[in-house]
Amino acid sequence: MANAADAAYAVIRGRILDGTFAPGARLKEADLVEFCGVSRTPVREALRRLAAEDFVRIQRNQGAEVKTWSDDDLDDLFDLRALLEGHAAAAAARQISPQQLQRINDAIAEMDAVLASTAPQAEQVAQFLRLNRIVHETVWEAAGSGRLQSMLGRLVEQALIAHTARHYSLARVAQSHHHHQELLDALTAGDAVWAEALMRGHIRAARLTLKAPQS
Amino acid sequence: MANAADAAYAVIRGRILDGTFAPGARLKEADLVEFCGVSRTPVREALRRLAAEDFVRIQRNQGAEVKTWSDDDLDDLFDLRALLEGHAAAAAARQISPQQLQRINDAIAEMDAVLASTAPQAEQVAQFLRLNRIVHETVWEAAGSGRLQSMLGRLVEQALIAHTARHYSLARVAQSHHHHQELLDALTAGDAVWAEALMRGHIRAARLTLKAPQS
DNA sequence: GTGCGCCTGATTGTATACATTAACGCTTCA
DNA sequence: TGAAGCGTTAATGTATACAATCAGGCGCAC
Repeated sequence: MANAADAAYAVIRGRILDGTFAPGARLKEADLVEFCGVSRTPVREALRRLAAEDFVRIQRNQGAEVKTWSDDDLDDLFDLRALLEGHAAAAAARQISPQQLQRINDAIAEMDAVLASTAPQAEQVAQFLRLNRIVHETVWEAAGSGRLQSMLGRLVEQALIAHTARHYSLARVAQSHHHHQELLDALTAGDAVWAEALMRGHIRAARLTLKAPQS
Repeated sequence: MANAADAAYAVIRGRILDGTFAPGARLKEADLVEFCGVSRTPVREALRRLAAEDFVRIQRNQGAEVKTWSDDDLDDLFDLRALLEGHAAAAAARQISPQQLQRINDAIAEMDAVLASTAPQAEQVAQFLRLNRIVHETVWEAAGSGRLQSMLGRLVEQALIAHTARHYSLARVAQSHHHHQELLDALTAGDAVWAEALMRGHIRAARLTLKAPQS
């Protein structure tokens, strides 16, 4: 990351994902110059890139702001995500490698440990989300399509922005955990239809959770 | 398009799509400055945007070149396209408007006329491709997902770049025409399963055509 | 003769100055 | 008092100058 443009991109993106720059917040180039410690040129490049990835919205001569997501947008997003993740799960079931299966298995075992621990709930949830990401990314990887992988990565992160201040209940996490365990069974059995059905349900359940009043 | 950056983007993109800038061709900023009649700043912005859309490939400190597509890349691309276009067709079957149905109907009628005409074959094919685009875009629109629509638009154009010097046989065009006619039946009947199956087949047939030695 | 290293030219990356645009507030007139 | 028009100002859009980097070639040493 010797690049000024890459550095600016990483900084701004990070601040959007962690909620420092909330949805709707105006992103003035001059402010970002100070914030990132580089000149306007790389800042502009970073903003354009973020706009291409749907993280910010740029209007001509009116600057950039963190993109906001309506409920309909999120329905749309999760519909697509369910389709694509389901497709990925089916493809993965057909051709996943033993190493990849093992990685998912390990992640699930770690989830077990995390949920059984006495750590603060926030910490448990954070750990769970990290492991969750590993499970999903391994499935994408096993599906063997770089294009699908990058699309899904973007969709997931867009969903994150919309719910920066998210509170997952332990009940929700436990449900998700069960999905993962069953998914592992389906992948191990090489049952594409089963894996796809499970994954679609898993994603739709996640959408419902984000819709409900947060607990 | 009062913008210099937009103008540069449109020019470069056009030249890539029409084959003037062939896959693999190096795109030097200085050359593009002359070519587009704007300074390096908007040219760079255009290139970054094209890179984000997978039309060009940028390596740090080594400039940009028109992206090349391997056979595997194209298989991957068409797999995804079949999935997404199929999904769009299914959604469209459930909710397409009478106006949209009419538009598809009109396009197909025009195709009939084009294929029955005595115009030069190249002209017939060009007209057919234009109408083909209308049919597909109407289906995407009827599916009601902006995100799906933009994804498909990009996938289609990426496929075009890879086959700039493409020769479609009239036989292939006629096959495609039959697909469209049957798709219209499925959409009119509101049969989502039928529409999806047809569309998936339609896209996979297209992939095979591009793979075969060109006639 | 071959391989390594430096040097040079060309090209991209960055900073900054200037041009342009649009929003906001003021003034003025009805 | 309200609304319309204009000027100011603060932001983005563009051009250009300068810095950093990489590829290729030449020369030297082994």
